[in-house]
Amino acid sequence: MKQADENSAKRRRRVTAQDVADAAGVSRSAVSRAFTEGAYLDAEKRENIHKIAADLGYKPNALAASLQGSRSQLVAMFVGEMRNEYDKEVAAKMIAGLNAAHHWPVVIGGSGDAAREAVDRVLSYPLDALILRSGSLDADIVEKCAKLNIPMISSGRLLDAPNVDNVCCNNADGMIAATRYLVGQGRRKFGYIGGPEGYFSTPQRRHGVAAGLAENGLALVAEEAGDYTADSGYRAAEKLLSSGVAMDALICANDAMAFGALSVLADHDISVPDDMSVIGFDDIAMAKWPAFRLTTIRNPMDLLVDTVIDLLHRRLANATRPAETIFLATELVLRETH
Amino acid sequence: MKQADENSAKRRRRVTAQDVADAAGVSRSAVSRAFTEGAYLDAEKRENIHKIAADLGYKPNALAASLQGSRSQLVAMFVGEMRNEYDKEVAAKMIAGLNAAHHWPVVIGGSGDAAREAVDRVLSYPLDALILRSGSLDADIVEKCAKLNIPMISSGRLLDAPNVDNVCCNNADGMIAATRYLVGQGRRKFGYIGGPEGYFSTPQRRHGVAAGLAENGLALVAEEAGDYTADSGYRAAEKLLSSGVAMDALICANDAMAFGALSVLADHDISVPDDMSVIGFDDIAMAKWPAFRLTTIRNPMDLLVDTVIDLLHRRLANATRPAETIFLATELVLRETH
DNA sequence: TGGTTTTGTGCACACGTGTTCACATACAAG
DNA sequence: CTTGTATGTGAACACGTGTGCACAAAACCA
Repeated sequence: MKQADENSAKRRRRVTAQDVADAAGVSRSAVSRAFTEGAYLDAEKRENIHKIAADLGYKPNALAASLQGSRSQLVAMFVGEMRNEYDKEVAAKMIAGLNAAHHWPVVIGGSGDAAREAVDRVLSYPLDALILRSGSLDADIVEKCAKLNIPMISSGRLLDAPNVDNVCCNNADGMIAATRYLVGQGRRKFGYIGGPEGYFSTPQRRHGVAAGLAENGLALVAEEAGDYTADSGYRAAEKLLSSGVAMDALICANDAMAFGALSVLADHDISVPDDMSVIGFDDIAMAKWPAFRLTTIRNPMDLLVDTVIDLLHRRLANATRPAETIFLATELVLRETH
Repeated sequence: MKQADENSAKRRRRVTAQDVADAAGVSRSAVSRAFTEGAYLDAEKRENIHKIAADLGYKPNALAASLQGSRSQLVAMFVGEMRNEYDKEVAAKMIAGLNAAHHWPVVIGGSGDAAREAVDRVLSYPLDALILRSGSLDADIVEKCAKLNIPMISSGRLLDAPNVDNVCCNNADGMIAATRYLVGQGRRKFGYIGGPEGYFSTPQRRHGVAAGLAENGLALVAEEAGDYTADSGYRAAEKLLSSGVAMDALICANDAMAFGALSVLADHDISVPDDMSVIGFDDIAMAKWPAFRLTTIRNPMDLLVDTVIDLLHRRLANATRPAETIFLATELVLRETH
């Protein structure tokens, strides 16, 4: 009676183990045990409890259980702006991978102060880990996580801090391989559309191209920078062409900008690959679309996800394991623009 | 001393309010009050507690706090497969919108049994709401949520259940408007690439096209179905062309399939829009790329996100408000393929 | 039958927080 | 000095769960 009153007064709270216990005529402990693998409980009674629980719609509150000291299975995942297609694609894959491993990603996006504040707030939850996926965050986040005892895994940018695991594709090597290949094909006059300042990959990819050219006694003949969006690639390519400098190869710091550049070349009736080679970076899903068929450097996303999750598991198994930095090999994917 | 022992033994637990209280020489209540807006506490003491807390890296455990009865601010968000670009784009926008409103989305993807099980597990957390964004889930999820007292908001597909809010773009109206427009431009022989079976939007968009044609005494001359990916659009368009049926307009159930179709037309030297109009649906970011410049029907994503969040807030403010179904108006976006 | 092991279950505590309640202190008013 | 009133603050409870511990009942063995 009093129970019913409370229920209506509280405007329907969540069904609790006590409710199930009352309905089944057992103690709350029995209900808890009924939902705990390998706990002593009469088989028949367990079945009955399960039945009543299903009827009432009872589910153990994972949050209350995590107070007990077990893991919360909650993982924060910071994804930055998610403005370019690569970021969205890898975020989607990461979510799928975490789900499959029964980790539940709390996703945070954005940049600047808003992102900083959002991450700060999410750190209030008892997270098993924080996964940094693209975007740049203040350095003090590392310190905060360390104090809160929340493991960090960074991917896409190397975070030079103790206890932070890193996964990163080998940007420079990929660019070197691509450049070598084009030189081998006879290309000599290289243009480059680089990434935005502040991104971790920007100087690395730029360096790879320069190194690949230097070992053949070459150097870039023209260069512009974009922001990793197709639009910026379009504008950068237009600038390069209007500068009048002759080129026979155009390397782009990512696929999206290469798509933009391809449109400019089509507008100017420059034939690809006859008059000009175009190469991107990442090998996002769109790169193989018939509209592009882009020759590009594969940034191994599936492997990236697997590696991050592997690091996560090993970190959860051993909190004091020394931090690792893992580089992933790239691969030149030859399609129809080289 | 004993405290230190416990710490090392427990392999570094999270800093707790009690730890701060001990360090500051006050009661745990005082620490709690220091972090609660508008609670009685000596200003100087509050400042001191804040300082010590920052030093120790203390953060109130949001999860333990939510046991107290307040909201958890955790929102589950089911996103389906996220295979096509529209789904990724709107998911990214939804995440950003929720973040801005200080709700933290626990994102679940996938399909079939795995998705069902994942959602089931996430329902163990004390969620403020479950947002269904694309994808199809079993009907019993509605019942489970009702029992757990977790509000549901569905977008992209109408869920006919009591207490479930719905937001959906007006698929049929958009297609009717587009078809009318093309007929007005003199097009008469319409082909159609439809969506996959089982998707909520598939029959609606198909119906819109048929209705728009019927009111002009026309009907589709050819038809294929894809799965909303660019690849499937490519294959469908090839089938349509190889069938030999003459067409002067091709309507696609979404943008991605239109991109695939455009490539086929280019391969066959069919000029767009001179020989054939092509129209997509959604107006994803890529539609305006120079490579496509696709005429399409705008699916108002920003408005969708705003509407979902508005419904969420009103639901949280009033759990017994009658469920609403909101239709969003589409808009024909004229670019260069009509 | 009496003793010993096995099996099952309830009580009570711990987890970390917000908040009510009672109480202590200080200070102003009479 | 007494009374009344702000102002702070600590003790205690509630939230929902898992689990150690003690104990009861049953089963087994001699």
